[in-house]
Amino acid sequence: MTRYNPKKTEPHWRNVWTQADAFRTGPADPSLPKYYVLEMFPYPSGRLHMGHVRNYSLGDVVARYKRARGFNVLHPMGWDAFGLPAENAAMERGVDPKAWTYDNISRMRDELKELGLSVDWSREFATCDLAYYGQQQSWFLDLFKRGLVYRREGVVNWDPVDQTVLANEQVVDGRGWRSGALVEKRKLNQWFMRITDYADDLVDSLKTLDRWPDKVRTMQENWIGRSKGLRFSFAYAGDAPAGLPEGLEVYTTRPDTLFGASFVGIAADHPLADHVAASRPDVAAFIAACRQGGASEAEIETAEKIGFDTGLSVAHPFDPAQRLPVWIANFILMDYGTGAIFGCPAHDQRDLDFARKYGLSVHPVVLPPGEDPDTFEVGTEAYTGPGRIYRSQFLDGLEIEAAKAAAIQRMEDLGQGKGATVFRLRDWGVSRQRAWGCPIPVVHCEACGVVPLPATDLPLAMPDDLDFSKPGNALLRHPTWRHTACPACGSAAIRETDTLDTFVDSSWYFARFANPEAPGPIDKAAADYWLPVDQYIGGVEHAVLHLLYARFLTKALADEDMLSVKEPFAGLFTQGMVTHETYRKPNGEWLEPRDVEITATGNVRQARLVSTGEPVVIGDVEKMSKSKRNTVSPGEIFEVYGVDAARLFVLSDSPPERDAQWSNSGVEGSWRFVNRVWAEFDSQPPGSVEPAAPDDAALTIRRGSHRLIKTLTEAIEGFRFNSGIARLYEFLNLLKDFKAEGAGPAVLFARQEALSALARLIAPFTPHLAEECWARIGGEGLVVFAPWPEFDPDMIQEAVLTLPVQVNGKRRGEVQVPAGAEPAEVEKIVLGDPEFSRHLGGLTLRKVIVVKDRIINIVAS
RNA sequence: GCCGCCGUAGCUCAGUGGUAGAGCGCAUCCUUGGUAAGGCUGAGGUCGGCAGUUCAAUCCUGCCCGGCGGCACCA
Repeated sequence: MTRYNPKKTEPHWRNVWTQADAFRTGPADPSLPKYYVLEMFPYPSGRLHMGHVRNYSLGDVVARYKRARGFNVLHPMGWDAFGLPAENAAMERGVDPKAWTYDNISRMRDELKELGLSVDWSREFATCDLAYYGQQQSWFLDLFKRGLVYRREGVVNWDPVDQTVLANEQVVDGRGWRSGALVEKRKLNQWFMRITDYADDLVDSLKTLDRWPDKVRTMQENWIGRSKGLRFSFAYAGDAPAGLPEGLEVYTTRPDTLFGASFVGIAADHPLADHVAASRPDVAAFIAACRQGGASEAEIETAEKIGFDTGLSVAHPFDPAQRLPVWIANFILMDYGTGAIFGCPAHDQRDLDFARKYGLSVHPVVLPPGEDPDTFEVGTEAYTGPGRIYRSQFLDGLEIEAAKAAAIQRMEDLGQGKGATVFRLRDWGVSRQRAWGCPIPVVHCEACGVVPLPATDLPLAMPDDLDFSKPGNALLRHPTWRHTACPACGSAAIRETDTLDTFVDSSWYFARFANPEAPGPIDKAAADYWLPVDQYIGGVEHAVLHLLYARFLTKALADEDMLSVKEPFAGLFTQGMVTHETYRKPNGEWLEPRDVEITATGNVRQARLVSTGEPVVIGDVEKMSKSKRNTVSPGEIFEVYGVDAARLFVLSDSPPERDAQWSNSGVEGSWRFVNRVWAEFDSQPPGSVEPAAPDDAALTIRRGSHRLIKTLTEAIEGFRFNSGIARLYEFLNLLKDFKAEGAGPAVLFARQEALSALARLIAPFTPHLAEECWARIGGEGLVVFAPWPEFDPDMIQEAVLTLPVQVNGKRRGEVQVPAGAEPAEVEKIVLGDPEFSRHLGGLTLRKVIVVKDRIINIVAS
């Protein structure tokens, strides 16, 4: 009996895999079924955390499993290496961001390799490699030439802490997604990508992503926010204000309620509001008051609706004699629709609140089912449900949807409006005022304007001698880099100093992995074979960031004929976070798990400080974070329990999509499992085992192992790894009851079969242990090259089943019947059983229900 | 407010229209040359609540309660 020693076996097998070049991706051979497994690539912070361990272990299970199933597997790794932390390190510690980043990459690569991932490291690259971002500059200019990239002045989100612009997606509750600083609005010239051109496609093709979580699809749909409605103009009653368009254009999704309009509202930022304010100090004061309101969600939500009558009025488009007053209102957003609405208080809560406050009239025009048109009234709640239109001339009697269509049609006939689709999605602002990012390859020339660099000038590298001693954009401060000659006219010109949002870098890396050596951005033939990614795995926090940008760019590059696929990720899995209990001293100071000792008596757990014995308060379970100090370092765990035990634990604790709670006792359980598995292999007599006719014990083992193959395979296919591992535990309990010591040939033979399957079944989860076990029982070659075990359906079924017998739904006994026995036959057996009549007592038999191979229920009264 | 997910043993979670399961923890005992360990045995569950459908509901349906996540003055 030898003890399992992961410190020795794990490095050994990793070395064997490297020597055998076991994970090199096969050539793009269309005759072979391919499988592309990808985990969201890491930011090289320099340190592996448990979240990484979980993410990459999940992907590795899939990759190893698919490889065993005969797929040509692509499982690459790279680095999302541009971004602010490097600049912050440069500023705080005076290091070079490039050196700092590559240093971190080298450290993290070692840690990732220690995880024993089946990654093809020959394809590795970092987004800060000139060979990568130079290619990015190349397609960026292609999109620029096609108009998908443009520059304009716009109001942007400015993060005062990170001193850069943020995309809308990167502002959460009015704060920067990284810094948490309150975002300010600034007017700047910025680069944008025309993601709105693809808005319809991005919504419509969500339904083709049937292997994505509904949750993520819903989030994207909400974010894009498509609504269908009518855009039309009100004619002013009297002359249009000088210098403004003839009519006042509004947007609505409820054209069916047009006859219920009682006012027109415009945003405080609307040009008409500005126009009126120019001659009306009271209006100007009101607009200023609106702008003072806070920008956060909470403030907006609780803000009272306020408005100001401009004194202007417009004519109702379907009933020009009717006049509607024009109000400025604080709840109308300038950047959605046209910044102007018509108010229909009876059927919109916001309009109703507003109308009640300012004494505007309320005209119901949708009659709820069962209501009397003469008595129906709207009080304090707007009616937004179904019904028939009334008091609306040509719309009378129509259902809502039909009325919408009719109103749009009439408006189009009048030439005053048009059916329109409006999106909440805005174009993607990709300018960042940072130096450690992909330089935008254009120059600004006094004479020629914005001039893209010619292909011969690419890649455009950033300078190596940047000064990060001060905040702000180091590229802007560089003494010489900006100054260049205009590629068009040759006169002095200035380089663009904005760099690209790092989300641009991560929007196409999966395509580059198809051939990272390609002379152009993407090797189309290779990408055609490998894409889409069959299984993408990462955190749900990117539901509307990375995952939306990558979908957009895939479509844009496909239209550029650089890709054939329209969607990058056929299957998406969003894994949960790794959490841990928190611990604090009575004075509130956070404590690290390693400093705390937990004891349990009965069901009561107590904690105390290891060093002093002081009592410790056990707090909530939360995401591992430095601030709460509830992190556990993967390296230390590997050191104590080995990599396999750590992998096994993060995979076994909970379903992959949910949070997993790390605990010391949990990983100890995994460690014991590793040892128990080894003990079963180690106790099996070495050398070949003679075939022997099975006895009952051998049959039990065989049935168990064939069932295990079936259920574990289904669990992996269904991404229920924790459930699969639970089956492994159960099987080991079974195997333990049929020890090799002193066993007869039949049991030994059945064990040998079981162990051969088991070594291959554990390989995706605990690959090092699997190799050691495989070698121990004389498996051929390496387990990484071994095919996935198959089960024999005939072995799954038991010959004789014990079925429960219920009387009136309550379990009263059991009966033995042959498997597959017909209900009539079972009924005869049960009724013939003397025990049955005893249970029946004096009751009269009414009915016997037999569910084949499951249960018998006797109904009696 | 709207949408979604979740609620099963002390904890973390499987599971199924038909006999309630695993790991950890807990308790008893054994081992003390596998020893900063190993093993045996066991206790512990109105399957969140209430109603309905059914021969039978933890599972299906409805309502309610609790937790988590997303969206939210988007016209």
